[in-house]
Amino acid sequence: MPEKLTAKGRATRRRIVEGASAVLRERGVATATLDDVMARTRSSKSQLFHYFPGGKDELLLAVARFEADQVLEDQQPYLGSLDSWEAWERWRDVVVERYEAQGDECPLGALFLQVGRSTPGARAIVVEMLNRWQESLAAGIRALRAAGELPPDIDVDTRAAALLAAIQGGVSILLSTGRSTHLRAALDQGIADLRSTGRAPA
Amino acid sequence: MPEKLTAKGRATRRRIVEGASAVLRERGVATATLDDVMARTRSSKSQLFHYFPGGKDELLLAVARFEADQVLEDQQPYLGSLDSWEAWERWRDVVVERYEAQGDECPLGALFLQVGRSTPGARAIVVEMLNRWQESLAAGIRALRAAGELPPDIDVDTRAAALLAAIQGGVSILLSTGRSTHLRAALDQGIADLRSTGRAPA
DNA sequence: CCAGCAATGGACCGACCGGTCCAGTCTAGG
DNA sequence: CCTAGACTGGACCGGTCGGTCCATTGCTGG
Repeated sequence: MPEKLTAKGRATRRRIVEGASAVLRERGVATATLDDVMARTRSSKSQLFHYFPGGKDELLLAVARFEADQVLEDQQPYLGSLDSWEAWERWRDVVVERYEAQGDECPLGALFLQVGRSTPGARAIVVEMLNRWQESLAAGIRALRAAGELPPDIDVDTRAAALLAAIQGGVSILLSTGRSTHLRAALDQGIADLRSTGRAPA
Repeated sequence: MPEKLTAKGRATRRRIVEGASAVLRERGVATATLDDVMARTRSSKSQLFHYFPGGKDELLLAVARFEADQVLEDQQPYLGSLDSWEAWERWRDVVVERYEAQGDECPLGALFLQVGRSTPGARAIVVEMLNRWQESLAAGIRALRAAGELPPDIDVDTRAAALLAAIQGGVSILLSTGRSTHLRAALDQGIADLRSTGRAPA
């Protein structure tokens, strides 16, 4: 990486990351090559290695960071204000819609498996994203509790963790089967169980 | 594939599949090579292509089949007789233990991403495994219902689907983070919600 | 016992692809 | 301006690895 990036440099780097992200979606992480990225982003080998001296791995890592942010951004503004049952329902719809649209390609999951445990950074990115995600869910549950919709002694963290797991599972099944049934079931059941806790405390 | 396999042939084929499975766990799907498999199984290139004329893809597919069966077998006999709350608890322990032991390598998931949508068979294997798994869960819920532990009008399929998603999500988070917190939370919360349905029908 | 096919060994190939290198162009700052 | 360093183009390299081929051995059924 050069000492300093000019405006032009930043633009190119960005173009490469976004283009690479698209390529990975289309061709799949396993089969995408640097040449594919070059073609897509109208750049040369030397540019790739200019901005990502660590080579392919570093590029994939940058894409992973980009994708992780995307995942959370796509859920806004709903994920940020889960303070009523209606808000939860709207958020659920957005999540289902997002992943149905994405279809059967999970750039982030595949990316992680590719870059894998080899690099320390890959795992950190995913972990941080999951943490942020779960914290948003926890905040939503706390908001409901504050509104008197949930009992004061509800175990917020376990609930949030279970909900996050349910979503992840629904998504991974969607990726495997192409069907969003399980994602829907997981979200509906998760929210329903939360509601019934409000009516009949555990 | 030859017209007919002799006893020796079957043994060799089996040795290759099991060895390949081990290699994939150790080296990771992305980096494992046919030479690794050869070394591990004390076989030659020609043997690999003799038993798997389709090459690497066909071998990976065979391994995937093998792994899928393994996943369900490892949960027996518990998964097969979920007819009391104690049985569910025991099963939960087995699942957590199995995946904690497996650590952060998911041969099946990685396999699917590698062979991917390219081959029609890969998806079918995963789908079939998920179906069998979910059906076992559904049978367990029905058993509880029959025993009067759950209300007669409970939505068995949605419950089973949500539970399966929760497990899958817990596992995939375990793979990403190395921590089994979410898998535990998902299973505990899932079973707890089922129980509370028994006490306070939805 | 002897065809015929399964089973095995291993040399060899060739494409693919990540990575290197250098030569040339643009640009910001003094 | 002019020069240092960012930026770009693209030829080239070399290892890796899936896949092919043929020669040899072993088994099996008629």
